[in-house]
Amino acid sequence: MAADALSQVFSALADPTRRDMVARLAVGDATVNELAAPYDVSLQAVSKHLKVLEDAGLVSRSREAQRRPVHLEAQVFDLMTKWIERYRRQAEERYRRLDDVLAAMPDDVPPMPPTPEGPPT
Amino acid sequence: MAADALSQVFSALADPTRRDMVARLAVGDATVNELAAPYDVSLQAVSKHLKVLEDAGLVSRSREAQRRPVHLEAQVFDLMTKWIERYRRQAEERYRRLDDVLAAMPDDVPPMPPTPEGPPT
DNA sequence: CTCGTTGTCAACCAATCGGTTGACAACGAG
DNA sequence: CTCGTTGTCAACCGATTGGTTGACAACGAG
Repeated sequence: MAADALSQVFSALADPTRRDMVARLAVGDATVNELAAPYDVSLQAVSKHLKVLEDAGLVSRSREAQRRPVHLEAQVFDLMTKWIERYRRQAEERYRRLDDVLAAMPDDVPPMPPTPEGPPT
Repeated sequence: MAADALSQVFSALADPTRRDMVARLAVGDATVNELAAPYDVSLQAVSKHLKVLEDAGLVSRSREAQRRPVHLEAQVFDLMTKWIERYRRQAEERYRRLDDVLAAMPDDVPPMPPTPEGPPT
């Protein structure tokens, strides 16, 4: 159904309401009704949001009588953090290397200055 | 048009192709055609993906003759990292506190142990 | 057993998304 | 100026998304 895990996680968190629920759940577990309270939508809509979060592995639900307490699974965050950190670091590394190159550049080799100057014919 | 910045960033990265492009751009700037090469989709589709990344602030495009080099803007990652770290830490903190509570719990008060273990009577 | 509470499932709807094709703008080369 | 290269814009299409309402399952209380 859904693509890779990372896509599901990012996609789940792309919705402000769902991020808000995660924020709420970071404080402590909650029932569906408790989670729905702050929002002006139907309970069913909230249930759907929770399903998205659950499919992404961000949340788990247990049974407790007719209540379904929702619990935040924080480990999944690591997946994202790892991905982000990888490319952030890579980009920064590249940036640092570019600085070195520029510093080592002899001043008689300006091949393509990106400055939009009009070369005098 | 789009909601908050965070939603745009998460949403942009929810697509595997776009994450792949970010990975490619972490290595160095690239033109639209270069970015499109690995994928079996039209150039227009890639152009759209880039627009999404650009609107999210993950990428910037300059002009260089008729070419449009694409550049990764890694700072935006901080936005996500900050959000994630906040709630991860909060959830972990809560978890640690729960451990304390459990540790301090006198053994004659086991109201609802969340451990799914079969207590040997 | 019946009733109220809590929550999910199913069907439907408008909007958005990722893809397509076709037209065309911007620019350098000939 | 004309042509090829590079890329965007616009219109369209099918699938997905976030929302709705209605039905109903699961459970405790009376």
